[in-house]
Amino acid sequence: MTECKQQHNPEECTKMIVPVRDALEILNGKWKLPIILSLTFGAKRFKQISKDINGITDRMLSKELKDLEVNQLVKRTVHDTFPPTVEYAITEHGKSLEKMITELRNWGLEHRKQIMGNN
Amino acid sequence: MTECKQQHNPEECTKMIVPVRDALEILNGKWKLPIILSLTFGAKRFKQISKDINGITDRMLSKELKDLEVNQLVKRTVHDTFPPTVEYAITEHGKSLEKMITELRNWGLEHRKQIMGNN
DNA sequence: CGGTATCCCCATTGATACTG
DNA sequence: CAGTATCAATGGGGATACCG
Repeated sequence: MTECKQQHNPEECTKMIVPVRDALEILNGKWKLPIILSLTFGAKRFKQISKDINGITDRMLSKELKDLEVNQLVKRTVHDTFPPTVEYAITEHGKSLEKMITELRNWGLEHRKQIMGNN
Repeated sequence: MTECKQQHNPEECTKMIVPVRDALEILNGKWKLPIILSLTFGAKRFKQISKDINGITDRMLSKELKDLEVNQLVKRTVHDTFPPTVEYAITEHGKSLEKMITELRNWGLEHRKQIMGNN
């Protein structure tokens, strides 16, 4: 933070924000977190994930899984059975999310305390 | 994480997600991060923040500052001068964001490396 | 089973103008 | 200076139907 002197160079600061944005975008939207959580308990098939997450439509599940796959957080594997089955699993890179999510969660819990306390 | 057995009790998991959501929501939107960043360099007046942040409208700045104030991350102070001046400053609680933002930033930087590497 | 294609709604944001 | 009011646009997400 200290190396970013916004008062003199706002452009520098914009650059500092970009990776933060990247991280936030990964978890953005209504369904990313539930999907990641569902998969932390092991690889699952499309329908299984769908059943785990209350209210998600096939459309959104498909879209979000694709997004996570593009970001190499989830691996999609097609098994050569009949009928074909597809399995989704968290990648090693995806597991690195856990620490960040824990940090967010801890801050969120502290924030609740703060808000509840002062009113 | 380990205490949340989604396969048996999806409701438990929803609860685990809530504080994470709270944290994400705080930084959500296009302008929260730039505003917070602008104020980390000291208290500023409305127009000063507005000038720091390229493209923000008065409407959005006003709205986002209110939001941050409600969440006790920013303190609004009206000085009894003429014409009245208003100063915004990060609160102690607001300063606790810095650690979380750093974590997000670090993950984001690692993520870039990962994505750039494997393709 | 594992998805797509279409259509629609509404919440967030932007643009612009105005005010105590 | 420090905002508010009003209206328009954009896009994320929902509902439903269909497909290989």
